Amino acid sequence: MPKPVVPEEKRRRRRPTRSGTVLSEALIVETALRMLREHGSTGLTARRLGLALDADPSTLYRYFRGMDDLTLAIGDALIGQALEGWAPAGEWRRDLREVGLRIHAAYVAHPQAAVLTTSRVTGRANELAADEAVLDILRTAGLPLPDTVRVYHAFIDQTLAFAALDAASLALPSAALRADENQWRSTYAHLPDDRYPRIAEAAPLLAPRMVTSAYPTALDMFLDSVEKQLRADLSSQAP
Amino acid sequence: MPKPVVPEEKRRRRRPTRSGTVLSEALIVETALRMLREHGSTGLTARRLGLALDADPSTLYRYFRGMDDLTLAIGDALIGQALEGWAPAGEWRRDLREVGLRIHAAYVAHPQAAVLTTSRVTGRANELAADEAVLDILRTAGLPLPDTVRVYHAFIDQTLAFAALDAASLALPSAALRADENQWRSTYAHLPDDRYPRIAEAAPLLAPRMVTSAYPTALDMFLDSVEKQLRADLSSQAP
DNA sequence: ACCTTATGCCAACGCCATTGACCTTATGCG
DNA sequence: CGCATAAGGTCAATGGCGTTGGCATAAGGT
Repeated sequence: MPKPVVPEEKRRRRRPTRSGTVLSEALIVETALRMLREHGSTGLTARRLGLALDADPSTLYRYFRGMDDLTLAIGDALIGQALEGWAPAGEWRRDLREVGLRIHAAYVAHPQAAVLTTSRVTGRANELAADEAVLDILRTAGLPLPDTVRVYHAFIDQTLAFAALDAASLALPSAALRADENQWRSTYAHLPDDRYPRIAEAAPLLAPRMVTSAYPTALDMFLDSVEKQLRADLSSQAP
Repeated sequence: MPKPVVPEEKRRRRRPTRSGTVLSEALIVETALRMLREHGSTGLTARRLGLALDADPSTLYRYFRGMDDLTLAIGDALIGQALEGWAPAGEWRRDLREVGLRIHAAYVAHPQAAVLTTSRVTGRANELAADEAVLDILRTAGLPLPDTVRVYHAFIDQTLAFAALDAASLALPSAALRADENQWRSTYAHLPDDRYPRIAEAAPLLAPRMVTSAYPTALDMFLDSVEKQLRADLSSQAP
């Protein structure tokens, strides 16, 4: 057993590093998030993180089993941040909409981190809490279990899928290459209109649109569908 | 200029490697796809690829500017595979559905490769052809340009987003850890029902569902919306 | 005031991508 | 038909990466 990795709540001795900073799981994750924002999604390395924390890189292995484990912790922190201070209002549609937008926003707010962690099932506390919340909203609204399961699946997948896509496009242009919309324009607008007539005619309209997210629209369409389903279920169940 | 990288169509001398194999961009991409399938999405390295091709790793830099450039080529190959042999039938709904399903299927068929390349704008030939095709379907159906642009955006994003998500979950369980559905069950089914009652009650139903894709359903919902839009546009335009 | 052991540090290993210099051979031209 | 040229394969080296085992030290229960 080369790597015990004491769980956070069991930690007793907080020996400061050579330079005086006292480490903790939360501090490491925070620092990692900052490094991701500053150096891009490939800029998080054990060595750099150690440098930023004034600690030896190997120290990280006292807190996480490896960089992958740290990645999962970062993902869970994003979900936690998304639902921080949120409580269900009791109206299923409003609640579900809020959860979706919050999760999407949290990922998009940390695009470089999101790229690493979206589409990872962390199985950690905050993720479980979010799943429990969504399921509870639907069940409390009166949706039967089988429908709840189906709707939950679609909701989570759609939210995460758009979050991942939007985050990726925000995180992509690694350095100065971005110029966001300009980057897109420079790729597509200068194409020969004889070979790509449709792209050529659409390019001017496409450029500004491609930098916005389609998620809110998709979410509202999704909620309409849930509402229809819910009405059908309730009327057949108690006519 | 340290790296000229002769474009594929300009290549004249095809000097075989030490062991006799003759390299080409296509051969390299094919081999890379095979390696990705066999070794997982992180298993594609210049060294291993060189080994598999019986060539020095540095040889790759005669064909691609770097591993990132190779990645883009792999992505474009996937799109090319998706639309290989496809031609529009002239019915917009059927055509659009086919394009969406084909792209989604191509990515999901190479999950490890898809993880690397989804949400990358390659700007290469096959990708441009796909964009042109989608735009042409919508314009030919009679959709005005602004609506076409909006619908195109949503269509591409939704397709890629689901493709990325589904591919990621397929590529995830790096080795034997997968056991697909069992993996999911083992994470969620053994939770305390007092803290997570909704997850606990849903787990048995959730497990089988989470391993399927929600994309086809979402696509058909999307097409319904396009149809409605199209009808509105056509009637207002020629009453 | 000890003793244990958690926790930080060090040095080393084996990967990785990338590069510049070198060599060799396929090809186009005379 | 043969030669010059440069395309393209190879070599060796660089600097970064994650990760590990051994070691030192100080925190905390007793």
